[in-house]
Amino acid sequence: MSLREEILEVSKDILIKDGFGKMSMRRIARRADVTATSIYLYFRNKDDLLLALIQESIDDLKEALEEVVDPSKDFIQQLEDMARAYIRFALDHPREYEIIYMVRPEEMPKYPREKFNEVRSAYELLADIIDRGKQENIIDVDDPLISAYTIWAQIHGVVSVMLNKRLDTRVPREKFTDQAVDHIIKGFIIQKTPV
Amino acid sequence: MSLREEILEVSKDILIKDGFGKMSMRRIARRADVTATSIYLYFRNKDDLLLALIQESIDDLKEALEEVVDPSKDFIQQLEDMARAYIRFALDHPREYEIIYMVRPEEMPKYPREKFNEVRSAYELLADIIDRGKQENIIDVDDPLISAYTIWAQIHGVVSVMLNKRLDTRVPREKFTDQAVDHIIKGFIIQKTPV
DNA sequence: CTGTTTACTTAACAGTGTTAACCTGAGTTT
DNA sequence: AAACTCAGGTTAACACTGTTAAGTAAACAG
Repeated sequence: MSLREEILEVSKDILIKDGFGKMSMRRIARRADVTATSIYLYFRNKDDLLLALIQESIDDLKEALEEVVDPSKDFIQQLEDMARAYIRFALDHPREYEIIYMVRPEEMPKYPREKFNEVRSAYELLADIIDRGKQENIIDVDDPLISAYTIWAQIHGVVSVMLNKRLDTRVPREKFTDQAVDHIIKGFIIQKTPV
Repeated sequence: MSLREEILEVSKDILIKDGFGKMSMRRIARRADVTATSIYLYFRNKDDLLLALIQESIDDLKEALEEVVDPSKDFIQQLEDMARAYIRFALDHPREYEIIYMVRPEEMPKYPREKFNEVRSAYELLADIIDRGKQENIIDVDDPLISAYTIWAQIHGVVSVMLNKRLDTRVPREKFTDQAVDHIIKGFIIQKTPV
């Protein structure tokens, strides 16, 4: 394994186990059995390293979503499967999910805005499904792009509230996600299709 | 103005204008014309100071929401007004909104979990409205608590996506929020009321 | 044997949160 | 008036942080 890979692995491990606050260049280096400056041979700076980690997490999320894509299935079922897969990934890999949204573009002005929009690659799967529903005349949305974003944003909100431990302890997670997914899909379906 | 207030004001100003990364104890102190250690006379540590700022922001958000509460209005209109007020506050005061969700409880283990759940005070307004709708038999939800959380989470997601600049540039903000609010409310209404 | 490149290290800079110890002036007690 | 207390600051220091400039040792090329 190359040092670059080693650094990525160690960083991820620290980030997941100990949180972002503990992920310092020197700590990473110590665990990878090198000096902190060596990291700069493979990453321009800490932000660059963080960006590489974000990219890895996005790929993992994307992979988890692709697993549930199944064109043979009912359209609405597809939507629900994807929503649930998204939520499950976030809850199973909270730290990994968080780093995707942790860094705000304005705090990393050196880096191309593009990089941040790559979360799209995950949302595009959603857009595809919606587009298929439109093609097959199952639903009638006027803009699949906006619809996909809307649904994605709502799911992200549901996930985010749980991850940030902002959910009332009296509210059971399962019931909450069930209802949320139900709300989101119904809100989307009702919009243009006559009931 | 007491030094404590001065510190809070300066901190908030730095946080809003220059971002969290620039909000250091020494910088705050320099601007308040004291030494960094003086801050520790009024706040146990930086997290404590941050918590005070979060509290202020929550109060501001709450205030903005209370302004639109109007029991004389139509139930659905109330829901929409509140959703829009929430989104407007977040977009008008992005940094202030962000700090509410910036700090995760697990990264501040010294502090009572309670403090973080105080975002509830904002969401409770929503729960009240839903409860009113239930009392007046306009809607039939089985758990207003969960419903309120669901709606709030969805709105937070919509806001969060925009603030994190994760929205596709082709998607106009206004159209996005319009559709999102529409989705959210319809998804909620449809659930139990016959159409 | 020399020159160059690769992969790393050492030393240092300027900054961070935080603590312990100290000072200074105002108010209170004796 | 002299002594004491104490709030409201200060200075100095510790152990850390990201990052850079310069140096080094080994591998390889001609």
